[in-house]
Amino acid sequence: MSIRTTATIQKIKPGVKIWLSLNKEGVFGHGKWQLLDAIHREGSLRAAADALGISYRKAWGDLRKAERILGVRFLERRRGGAAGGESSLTPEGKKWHKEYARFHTEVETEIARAFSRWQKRMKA
Amino acid sequence: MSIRTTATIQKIKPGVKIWLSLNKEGVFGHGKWQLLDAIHREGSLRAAADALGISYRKAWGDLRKAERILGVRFLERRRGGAAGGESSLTPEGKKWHKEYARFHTEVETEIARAFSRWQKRMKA
DNA sequence: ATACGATATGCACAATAATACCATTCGAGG
DNA sequence: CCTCGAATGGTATTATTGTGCATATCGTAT
Repeated sequence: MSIRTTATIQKIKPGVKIWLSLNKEGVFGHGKWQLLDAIHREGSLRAAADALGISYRKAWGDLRKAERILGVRFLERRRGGAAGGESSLTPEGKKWHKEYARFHTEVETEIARAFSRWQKRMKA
Repeated sequence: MSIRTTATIQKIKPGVKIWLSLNKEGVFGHGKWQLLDAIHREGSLRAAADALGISYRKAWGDLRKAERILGVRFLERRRGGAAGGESSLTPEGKKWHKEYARFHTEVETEIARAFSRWQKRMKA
């Protein structure tokens, strides 16, 4: 194994993409988590979409689809009013937000470990 | 938490996609692993591509790119001859093939564990 | 009553990204 | 010199994904 190769291996990083799916269809991943997170912070789907730099159309559609497929209500929506309306997370929405974050963190941690073992083996 | 929701959670499955990247660019993942695997079995890039149902152009391009970026020679190529030519894995190619498989398996195992913890929490 | 701003929703379209398809050259053994 | 895989460059095609636009609904503060 050349010096060159060993140096390259040091610079390699692991990439990961995880999600949850129902009937082969992805329904909850980092995107949805970010959306719930932003809504919780911002108070509305509109503001959340802006904060994430995505169109309202997409944010709304994504959430709608996930809710439909999972049969879960993530948001408490309120239309009208002085501010036009607002959205907040339902208890279930909060639960998904929290537990998914934990799942994600755990996976990331394990991947980092497995990766460092891989690196060690490759250098050997 | 409704009965309906609990039943849904049972049916959810985790999805994963992992890969290795250098300078933000993905260079080795399941696809490349499959390619090395098929070449090892089939004896040529041509046959490997056919076996995987992808175009020779793509198989060749993918490998070429990975080799270039990583500075690793995965294949021992031989052009010409009665059979037109053939390809086999170099020792390094074999090492990547083997160790990546192990890394991948380890990650899958851990994801399955983290996921089942997630399910347990969600049902609670 | 009216205005305002967010939710709700359909649909056509742009922007990529990914992959297939085609054409040509190289190379060595039969 | 014929064959068939390796080696490459172009270009066409497809798939995915998000955007933009138009339109309607809704409820409160003014």
